Order: sequence, then C-alpha cells, then structure tokens
Amino acid sequence: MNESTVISEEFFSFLSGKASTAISRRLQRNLKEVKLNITAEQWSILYYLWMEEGLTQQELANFTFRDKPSITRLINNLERLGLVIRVNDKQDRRSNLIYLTKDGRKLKEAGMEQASLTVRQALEGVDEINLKIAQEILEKVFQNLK
Amino acid sequence: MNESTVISEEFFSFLSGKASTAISRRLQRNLKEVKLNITAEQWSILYYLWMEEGLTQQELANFTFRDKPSITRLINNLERLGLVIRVNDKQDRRSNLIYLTKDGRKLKEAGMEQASLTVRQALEGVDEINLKIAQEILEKVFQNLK
DNA sequence: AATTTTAGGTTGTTTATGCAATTAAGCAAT
DNA sequence: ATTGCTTAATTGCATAAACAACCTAAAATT
Repeated sequence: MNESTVISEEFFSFLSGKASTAISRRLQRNLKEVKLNITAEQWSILYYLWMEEGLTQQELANFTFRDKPSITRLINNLERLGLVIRVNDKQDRRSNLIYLTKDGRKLKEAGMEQASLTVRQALEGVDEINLKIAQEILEKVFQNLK
Repeated sequence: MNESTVISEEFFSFLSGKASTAISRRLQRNLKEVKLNITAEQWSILYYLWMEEGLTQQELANFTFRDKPSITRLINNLERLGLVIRVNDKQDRRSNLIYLTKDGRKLKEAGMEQASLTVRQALEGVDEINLKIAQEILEKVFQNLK
C-alpha cells in the first residue's frame, strides 16, 4: 500500500470490524438460545479455561488480547456467577491461577456447540482456500500492529 | 464448512476480532499523536459526516452497524465536544439531522490523514490481491450474520 | 543485604455497547 | 377522525473497554 492510500467505504467496513462485531453478536444470541446466560466476552475467557485450567490472569490477557484491568473485571463477573475461582499461586504469590468450578465445566459442551454453530452460520458459502487467505491477512495485520 | 467444524486457535483469533481491535487501538493512538482528542468510535461517526452532512441518527446507525442508543450517546458526546449539532428535521419531526460544526469540519484533514496512516501501518507487506479476498470474505461473513 | 526494576493484579474514571422499554411523530386504513 | 402499526430517538440497566495510577511480590543490581 502506497502513501496515497485513500480510505474507501469497503475499507472502512474492514477497519471498523463489522464482521467480528456481527460474529460476537450472533454468538451472544446463540448462547442465549440455549439458556447460557454468559456474554460473548465471558465465553472467550471460558474457552481458554475449557482448554486448560489454572491459567493466570496475565495469560488470559495475552490470549484474548485484552488489558489486565479488563481481565480482572471479567474474572470478577465470572466468579460472581460461580463459574470460576481464583486460586493464589503458592509459587508466585503475585499470580492468581484461574480454575473452573463444576458449574463452569458443565457449560463446556453447550458453549462449544453454540460457538461451532456460530462459525458454521458465519462461514456459510465461504470457500476454504479463501478463508485461509483471509485468516493469514488478519494475522499479518495483527502482527503489524500489536 | 461441515457439521463437525472444530474451532481452532487461529479460528478463535478470527472470531474474536483481534485484528480489528488492534486497528482501532492503533487509530486511537495515531489520533492522539496529533492531539486529536476523539475516540476511534467518535472518529467513525465523524468519518461519515465528513463525507456527507445532515445524516439522521438512524442512517449513522446503519452505516456504523451500531444500535440507535449507541448513536444517541455518541452524538451526545460529540455535541458536548462542540463537533456536531442536532438539527430537527422539519419534514419529519421524529428525525435529527446531524451537522458538523466549524470545529468538526476542521478535524477532517488531520482525522483522515491519521486513519490513512493507520491503514498503511496495518497493511504493511500485505498483498493487494489477497487483501481483496480477505475483504470479500469479511463482507460475506457480515452478510451471513447481519 | 539493601535498593531498584519488573511483573501481576486491582481500582478509578471515562467511554462505549447491547437489549428492553418508552415517548412521540408519521402512516395506514377503515 | 380515531384506531392501530411503524419508525426515530431516548432512557435505564448491566457489561465491557482503555488508560493511568497504584500496591505488592518477585527478580535483578549493586
């Protein structure tokens, strides 16, 4: 892209993240449809915990590309909902290790199913090869700016 | 995409909109760098007004894919900053037509320049053809879900 | 060992978001 | 003209975001 890049309407759409906004709204809706009363943001934290428990808040911040205060408050809310608990790390007393509660674990199946549904809905009619290209571009953009 | 779609890490990155988050954070930073004290979201409203004044709040909502309450509050803030004014539409008294103030118009050049800078930074080393593909995929995703 | 620097979390403040419910104006159709 | 439906905008409520400032513990320097 050269110096004289002009911002087009399409480009603006790209820049404004309309697609990802649409995805997260749809996820929210799909979660609600099966009575999972968690937000899309809470889902994104749970997702990493479903993969591996005992992550620190800092690790969650890195995974989800949010700042530390955002994670503090998301964990606060998830803790209030009884879905996760903070466990102080004996090795490094600055850190909290975040674990799922039984209730938190129980949401995994339905939570993943609704996410998978959301992805299917989002990608209907999307060519796999082009999708791969799009992912790479977005990854490149992210690397350029992070 | 078939029924058994598994959510991968990359995919999650796609879903979570890391790229667009990074873009809007960078835009924010770039605006600040030239002493433009507006948020990226405010910028996105001003962008459409710089293109055409006298849009209704509903039109701005459609353009920016936000709901009406969000626009109400963004306009409130922009009005408080003295950058826009609401003018009641004589033809349809339910509508507000949003106009830029002199100060609001003055921001156009610098505002567009910083956005353009942001885009250049985001797309460094990105192939134009693949970029086009990525845009199309995102547009398709948006159409699938909106 | 004492001091400085770095790292993990929290709190405060401002802004933004989504959804639901409301008000007021326009439109339709009897 | 009155009733009912739709549309534009606002308000209330809960959640989330970014940034700065802060606290405490760990690590690094001297």
